Amino acid sequence: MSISSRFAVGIHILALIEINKGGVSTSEYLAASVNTNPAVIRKIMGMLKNAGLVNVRPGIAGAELAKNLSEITLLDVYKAVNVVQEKELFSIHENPNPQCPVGRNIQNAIGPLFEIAQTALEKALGHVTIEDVVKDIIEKEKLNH
Amino acid sequence: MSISSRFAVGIHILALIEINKGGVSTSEYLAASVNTNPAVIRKIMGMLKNAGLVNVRPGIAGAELAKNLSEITLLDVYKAVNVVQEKELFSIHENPNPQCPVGRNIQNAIGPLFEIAQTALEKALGHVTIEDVVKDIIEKEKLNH
DNA sequence: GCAAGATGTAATTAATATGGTTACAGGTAA
DNA sequence: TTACCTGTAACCATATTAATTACATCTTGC
Ligand code: FES
Ligand code: FES
Repeated sequence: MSISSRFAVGIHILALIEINKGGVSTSEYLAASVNTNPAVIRKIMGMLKNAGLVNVRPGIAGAELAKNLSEITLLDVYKAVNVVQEKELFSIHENPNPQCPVGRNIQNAIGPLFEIAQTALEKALGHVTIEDVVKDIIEKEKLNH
Repeated sequence: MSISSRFAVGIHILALIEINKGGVSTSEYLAASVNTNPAVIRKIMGMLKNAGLVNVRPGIAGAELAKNLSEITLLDVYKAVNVVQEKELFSIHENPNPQCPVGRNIQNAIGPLFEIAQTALEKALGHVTIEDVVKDIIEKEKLNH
């Protein structure tokens, strides 16, 4: 199964807050761009807030970035929105038969290999920043004018 | 969400067929080691068969590896059991607002970045073979005697 | 103070995926 | 023909997702 679109939406939100920095980015405004419900945005925004990526306050309209654009990587967003738990990108079937030589060792044999693969994935995400994404969007936008 | 344990079970099956190569690996036998239902094994086995990794025939008991141990990578298994579709490890929310500069460009901006990360993951899986797993299991087994 | 409007958050729902289970059709061999 | 196996479909309980609704809480303008 695919990794939740919360991740993509999280990136979307951050990029839009930046591009809309002249205006006020309310959950309703962001929801209109993402094309979803404001409550979905607020939920994801809460996660981004907990991770220290945005500043939002109850009652006060609008969200702001809490860090410099170039200091927010896709990995930060990925971790913030909790789409994949630590060491749990791949699930391993539980309760293999302890009486079978494979059953009693497979988890320990596979686990580290899965971790290496997951780390490779996350490392790749760590090399890209929201700034890269925003620049790319602006670039694409220019080409269509 | 995690990637289906079909992947881990697929690895388990292949490793066990090898280690049990003296005996006959029926779906019932394999199911007992994995601790699941034989029908589940047969379903996964069908996928491994389609991918040319094992030989199984209706009516004939037992499965055999169709390739050399060292020629089967975890990536082969991963692709065989269909746990992740091509370019779809990460899902991107559909129907972003085309009237928003971010909405109309985000998919094209994010897509390639997600692909790079997915490729990094799969590359890591391609570096490990079932032979490595089997050797590791045998090694671990020795240590406990 | 109070009304308007925003965020925070919980509960509900429909759609979808997973893994297990049962059942049975069809193939193989003794 | 019998016994046993694989192949496959149907069904179910469970879990997750994303959307939706509702409402408590907070802030500001008046
Ligand atoms: S990615 Fe969805 S509106 Fe931007
Ligand atoms: S029995 Fe499950 S991994 Fe081996």
